[in-house]
Amino acid sequence: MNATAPAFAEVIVAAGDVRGDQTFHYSVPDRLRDKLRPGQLVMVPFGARQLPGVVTALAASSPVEETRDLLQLVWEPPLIGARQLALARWVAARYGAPLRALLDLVGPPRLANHLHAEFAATNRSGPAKKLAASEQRVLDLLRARGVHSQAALRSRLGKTAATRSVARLVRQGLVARHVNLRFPEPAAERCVTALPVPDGQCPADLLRRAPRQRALWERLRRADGPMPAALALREASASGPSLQGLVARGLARVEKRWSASYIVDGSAGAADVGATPDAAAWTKLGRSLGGSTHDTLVVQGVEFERRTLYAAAIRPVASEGRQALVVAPDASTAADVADWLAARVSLTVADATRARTPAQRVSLWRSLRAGEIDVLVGTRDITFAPLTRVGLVIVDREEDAGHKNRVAPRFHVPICAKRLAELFRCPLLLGTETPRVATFHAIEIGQARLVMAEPRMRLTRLHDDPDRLSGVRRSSGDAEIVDTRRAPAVGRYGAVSRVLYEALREILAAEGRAVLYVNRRGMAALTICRTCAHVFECPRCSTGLVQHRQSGQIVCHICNWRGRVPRRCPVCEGNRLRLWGYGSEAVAEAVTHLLPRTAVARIDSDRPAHAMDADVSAFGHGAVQVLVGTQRLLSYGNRLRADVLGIVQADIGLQFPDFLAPERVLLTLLRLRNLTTGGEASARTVVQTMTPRHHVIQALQTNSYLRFFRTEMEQRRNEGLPPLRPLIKASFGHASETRAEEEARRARRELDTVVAAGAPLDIDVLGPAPAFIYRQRGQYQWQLLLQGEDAEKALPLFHGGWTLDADPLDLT
DNA sequence: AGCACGCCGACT
DNA sequence: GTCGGCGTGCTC
Repeated sequence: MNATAPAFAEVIVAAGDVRGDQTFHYSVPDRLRDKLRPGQLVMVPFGARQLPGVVTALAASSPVEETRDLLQLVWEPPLIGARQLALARWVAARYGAPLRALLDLVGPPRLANHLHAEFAATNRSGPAKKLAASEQRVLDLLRARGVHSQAALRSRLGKTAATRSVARLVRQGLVARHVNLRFPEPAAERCVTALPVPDGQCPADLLRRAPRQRALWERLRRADGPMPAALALREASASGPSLQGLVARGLARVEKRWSASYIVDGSAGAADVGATPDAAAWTKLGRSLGGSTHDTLVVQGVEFERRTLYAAAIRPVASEGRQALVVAPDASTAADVADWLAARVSLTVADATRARTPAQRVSLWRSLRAGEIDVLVGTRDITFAPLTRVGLVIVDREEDAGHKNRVAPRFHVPICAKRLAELFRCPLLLGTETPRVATFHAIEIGQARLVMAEPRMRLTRLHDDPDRLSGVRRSSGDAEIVDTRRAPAVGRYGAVSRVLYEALREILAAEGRAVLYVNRRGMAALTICRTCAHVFECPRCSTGLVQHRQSGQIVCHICNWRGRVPRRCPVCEGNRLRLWGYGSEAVAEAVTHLLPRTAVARIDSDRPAHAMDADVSAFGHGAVQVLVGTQRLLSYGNRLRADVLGIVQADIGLQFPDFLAPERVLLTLLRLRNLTTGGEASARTVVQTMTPRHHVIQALQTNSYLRFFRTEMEQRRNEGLPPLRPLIKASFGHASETRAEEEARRARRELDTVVAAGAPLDIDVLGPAPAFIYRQRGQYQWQLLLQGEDAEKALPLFHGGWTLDADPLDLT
């Protein structure tokens, strides 16, 4: 026996109910001393249970007095890599999440499903007390016939009897349990291969009258091998009958076989594969690649220029045998980026969003663990993917809210990706058109470098000339600001100003197109009784009900409660009801009446996706001239290109008592502006606002991000807000108003005593205060804000019923 | 999963 | 005062 071998192991136990980032310590039995390594999967005793766990560290001593023996090593090769383990612990501490939740992110998908137990009778004799009949049956069976799997026991003895009796026998030491890790073998699925056209015939002739079949056949030809049927049909916009038609004509063969659906086929090609990045940008970026520096580089530019730079940056990294990780804000962007990259780098590119079935996801995880993938593209979860040789981390559209996980752990990708890059000692690229305030601040204090990916001057400038800032010089690319408190409105609901109306008329006469943005769905924001001033409110939330004419309902935009549009006031029974404010329905109606010969389509989540998709296509070829929509517009990306952009009410959101609201509004509006105008100064932007002096509106007017940034930083500096100091939002909701408030106050007192007791900590606590929307889904919401470098140290104090949001993107 | 602990209402 | 039902926290 090796005398220096570690005697104790620190373990993350995979129990759902362990609070905080707590680990447990076990003594290592002699037989395992030489075999145990960090990252390995083990079984440990935990109360009365035997649970899987992951070894995080080995040591000669234990911080805990009494330790129990580790039961078993399940899997010899480390299941979790050292860097992923370090990342998991860091994230758990920062976001106040149980380590178990991080294990689910870094480990194989559905680990528990792949653990298979075997049972055997031990040679220990005679039970301490008399066994139950069912237990005796299990014991007799195991003694007579040897080892049984859990499944075998269940089929012989019935499900519940087997599980219960066996568990009891294991606890008494009469039966031993041994756990094996077995991943499912990838299952076969329907794959299609294109067959060549018989000699002397042309596919164009053969499939002249079947365009869907032809599109499908051409897609299959490009695949250069068997392709999953479902994927081929989706990409060719074809359906089952088209495939059957091809098979009947002898142009395709269907067979059952395994294919890794997440491997991206680069042969689909693209028109501008040869594009090279801007020379100055490339020089600046190139210095950070290939070494062991973990620089943060902010790549600013429009989509095409950013992606060109990504492809160029990946090539030298891959040639050194290292991997690239690309995180996109949503699945469709990820798929797009993956296709783009696969067509431009001759490397193995995987798109995690295409691994949809459990078997595909396990297969991708194993493939990554084995180091078989060069470039991994996906959404936020892949930050924790089991890559082994990361040489470059890219976060595309770093300002997008899609990078924030909406359930615990509420991690934020740009922050975790930075840590990941540090752990792998590789550069981090944050791609953006308009950076977050935190990102631009990092540039200013020298923690990140700015790389302008664009050769041409664009509308959104990060640096500006002082003449323009002082208003001395105006540029043709400036937005036109309309003060709706003074400017006359035309048409219904007072939603459209004369300036916007004239702009629309002018551009439509010239056969142009327009996009109008309204940041609220429905007809009217509030319904009020003119007689008694009763406001129609949600029965479960402290918020007004929004009228939706299309469905004839009044709807709560917090909890989606719905009721019939009222005719009378329930309090005074008067029938003089007034609608207050307007939403996308009202604006679409107003524009239709103002411009009767114009085709107007509404884009918001009240309409079915396929109908909107058709409308956006029609907009693309001119059959629809005006799109009126909410944030839902943004998901149509470049298809929004227009000659006029109208922001109908820019102020919505700015009045929230939330220091992050201005940034949120500006980033949304700038993105919309970039998408609709494509950065062309000839396109007009009309902004209707009640607060023309607000720094968000001013920034929008002159396209000066810098001025917005300076004002914003000044305000945040006064309050010690992010990015100057970390901030954590803790929320508590309860159906009882008093219970909610009492718990919030109790937590505050506990925080105060703990913070005062120990070594001096940099934590300031604000609150408790009722949330901006006090009642949500019948729950009264209270909030505490923790500020300071040590704020995360207080997170383990919160439990049961509290929601923690570190690095929040909103304070509502 | 199974046990200890503490809170609260019902009873002596 | 005391008993016990039940909800909550803990298990290295």
